[in-house]
Amino acid sequence: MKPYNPAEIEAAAQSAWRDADVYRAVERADRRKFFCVSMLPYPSGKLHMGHVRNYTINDMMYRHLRMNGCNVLMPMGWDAFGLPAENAAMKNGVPPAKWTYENIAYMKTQCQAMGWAIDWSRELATCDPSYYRWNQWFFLKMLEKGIAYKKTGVVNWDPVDQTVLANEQVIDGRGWRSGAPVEKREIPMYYLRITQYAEELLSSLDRMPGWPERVKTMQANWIGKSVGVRFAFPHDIMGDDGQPIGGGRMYVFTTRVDTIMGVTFCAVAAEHPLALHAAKGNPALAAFIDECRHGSVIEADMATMEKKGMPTGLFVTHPLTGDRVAVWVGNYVLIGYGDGAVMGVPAHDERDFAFAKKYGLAIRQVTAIDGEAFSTDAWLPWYEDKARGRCFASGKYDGLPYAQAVDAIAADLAALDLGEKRTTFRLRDWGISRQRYWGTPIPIVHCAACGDVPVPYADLPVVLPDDCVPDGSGNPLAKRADFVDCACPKCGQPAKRETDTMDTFVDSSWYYMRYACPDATVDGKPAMVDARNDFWNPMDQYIGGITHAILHLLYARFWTKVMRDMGLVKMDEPFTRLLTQGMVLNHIYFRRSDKGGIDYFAPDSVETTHDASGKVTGARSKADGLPVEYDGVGTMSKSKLNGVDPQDMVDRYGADAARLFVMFAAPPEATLEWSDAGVEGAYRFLKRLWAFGQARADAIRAATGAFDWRDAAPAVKAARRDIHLALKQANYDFDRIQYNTVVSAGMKMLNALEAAPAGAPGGAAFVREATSILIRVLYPVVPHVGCALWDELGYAREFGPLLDAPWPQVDPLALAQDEIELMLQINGKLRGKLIVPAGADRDAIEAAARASAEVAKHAAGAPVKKVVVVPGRLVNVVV
RNA sequence: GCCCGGGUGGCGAAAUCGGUAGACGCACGAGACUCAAAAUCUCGCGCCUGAAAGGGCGUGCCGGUUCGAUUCCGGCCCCGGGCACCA
Repeated sequence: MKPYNPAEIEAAAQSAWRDADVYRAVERADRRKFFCVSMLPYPSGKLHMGHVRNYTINDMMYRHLRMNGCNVLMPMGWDAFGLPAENAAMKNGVPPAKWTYENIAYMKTQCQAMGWAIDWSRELATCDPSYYRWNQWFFLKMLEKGIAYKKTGVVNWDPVDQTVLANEQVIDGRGWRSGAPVEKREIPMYYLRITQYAEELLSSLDRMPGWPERVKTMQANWIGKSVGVRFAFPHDIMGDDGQPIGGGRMYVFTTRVDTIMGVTFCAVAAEHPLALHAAKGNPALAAFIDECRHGSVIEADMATMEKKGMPTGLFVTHPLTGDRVAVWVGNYVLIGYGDGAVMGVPAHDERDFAFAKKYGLAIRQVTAIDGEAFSTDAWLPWYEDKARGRCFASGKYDGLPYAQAVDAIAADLAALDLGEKRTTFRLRDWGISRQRYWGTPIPIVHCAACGDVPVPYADLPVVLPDDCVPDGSGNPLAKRADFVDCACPKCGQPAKRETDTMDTFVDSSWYYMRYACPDATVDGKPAMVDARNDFWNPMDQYIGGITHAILHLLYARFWTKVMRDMGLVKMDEPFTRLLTQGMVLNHIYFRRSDKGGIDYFAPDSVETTHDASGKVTGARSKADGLPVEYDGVGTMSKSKLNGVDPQDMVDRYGADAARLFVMFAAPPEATLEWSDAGVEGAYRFLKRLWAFGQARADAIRAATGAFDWRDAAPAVKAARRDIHLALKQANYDFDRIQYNTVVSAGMKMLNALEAAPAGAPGGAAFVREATSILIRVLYPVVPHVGCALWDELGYAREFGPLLDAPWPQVDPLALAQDEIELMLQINGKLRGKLIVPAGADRDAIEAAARASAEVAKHAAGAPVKKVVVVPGRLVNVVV
């Protein structure tokens, strides 16, 4: 008997698939198309467990649907631009291009070794000019349409390294390499007008039943539609030009205009014109504004930092009462959001309440609820309850509920020409400029005479030099005269090329369209997409991390709609069904560097000590023996160095065992905490499966021909029932993409098969049928061993190659039973079981229950008040 | 801080419409085979109590609805994800 040898089995299966090119998909009308894609991986160097999980889910779906008659396409590509390549360059002195392409080559061999059903003819890398030229092309189209535009934006600036930092490069307000306090800096950037699509991006969510509710909720909250009132506080503060600043109006937006009578101050952002004006004669204020302009641009930091303010000494006029209202500068007011100014109503806004208490500002109650007492001593949640509150101490608005108060006050403000109702969105336009080398060059030329000039379409792509090595001090492109110096496309005079590159979310916004037509042409000329895109997209199933629930998915949806509006695609939405797989977590170890940065350590590079319950109590580096800190579990990520290399597992146990374990350990949507235990178990199961197949091979090959199952021995019937029940469960679980229980269904089948009486009447036919079902159910998880057994046991002669073999059918006769077992409860507690004929009606079941020994014992003669009968399940006797 | 999830034995998990809690596996324990080990196979395995039969408790915590709650409702605690320049 041949032992289970995954290396041999897998290599043979993979070379057979490759030689016959079995995963190449073509557009064909005779089968239902199914386009399933996993979010494209970043080529960080090696596959990690998240990839293995993602692509194995995808692969199971592919193989299951293909056997069910679908024309399935599963492509692959590389999200090849981005920061890690620059970081690697700084560390190793290797150009990002070289590093990236070497990583891709290695990871591709890993993908092939995993046995995934990828159509490699469609492979793409986003750092390839043949791909990113279309980012540039579409950017110029958007510029023409006004979707792309230029304005200033705020970035993290490292004053020592003289470079812009990504948010993740800012640690505790300091640059990760220099340790210098980070400053905010305003620079010109290109933006995409996603806010123009906010309404559609929101309303379409209701027509996307294939998306998880939680993702739709997150996106809806992110878009953040709110209906409120934008109105002005008039003032006569004059600017240096002798004109009233802002036309004599300070605009604010509020969703709580019903509380307008409670305004006791206003707060503006540090960059607001009134703040800047007031600072001119006020050094203390100027210092405070300067302080506000330092520090983090990260929203979470903004939300958790101490709320601080300083009076400007300026006053505006309350539009309804005519009162003088003091204007403060608040560090929590953002210039980029709304008008950069807010009204302060301490009595009915928790943040304003805290602010007023801190600075001794007036708190004026203007809504009330019967039976609730208001006090300025402490905040109570009902103060901002707009559902129950009624206007109070608000003159003519007294007694009005929220909606009516808003209408009345908005009308009065409109009559004064000082305001109007307005719908606003939390969503901000998408800034795509990055002051970095390794990305798509923004195709703009800066000319002293002509200004910003788009690169002519005929000159695309603007090719990124592939030999730069970033050193952490600004964008290396800016130092490359051969890149920067060029002729103005308009006037021909010497000009400078834009050195900013695009956000990598641009790359990932449409790559799945390029899969459909990797060599797209229209009218014989290269094109971004062609008609084949309309064949494969919208995508039937998208699979990726919950991490991308908001940004990537929202940007891709937006991008699709812009392409639609330019007539490039027909779809409204790109992703019909979405599966957000859970993260793969692993332990995190780190050490603070002497500069204040953080160095991470891979879990296999440290030794840990545990307490009795298994909790980590300490860790030290294997390399230097010095302690490192433990930071609990977190997502596997390249920056934290806590990814697990699947290669070790493949080398030891084979790809099938690795796949089986990852699918079995948790349902696809749940998080999966990595542990080395369990892979061994998966391997053991495959050895058992293999050994079973070897032991029964001759009998199975011989047992051809039909068998009338009515003639089977009772034990064979029972075993056959187990198999078909497990098949039914597996079918259900395939459809709802709960693959962990598909695996357990396969395990149940093998258990039933091993225990079955093969020698009894019908036994041989049963083993042949059941084994064929088992192999087909497990094949999507473990295709290599599946194919090997299928061929060896002779099933290919009956059903054809396993790749396209028919999916097994549940036989209803196999499930039928003469008698069924019901749970017997007394007062809701399980007390026994009841065997009744399968066709027994409620009365018969109730009678059997009343007559049971358990009722006699536990009811002890007490009268039966009620009997609840749930057919097929249980009977509950209430006494 | 705000938004979204999750919490079930020693561990990963299952339970399809409110109806047997813990399927399937890991770890562990006992046994078989073996000179021995590995591998493999068999049995046991939520907690407490009991010789056993049985009884009690048990799905993060507190409360509610129901004949019956892991499942529905209210409140709380803890953990994870996102927060716009990681991808």
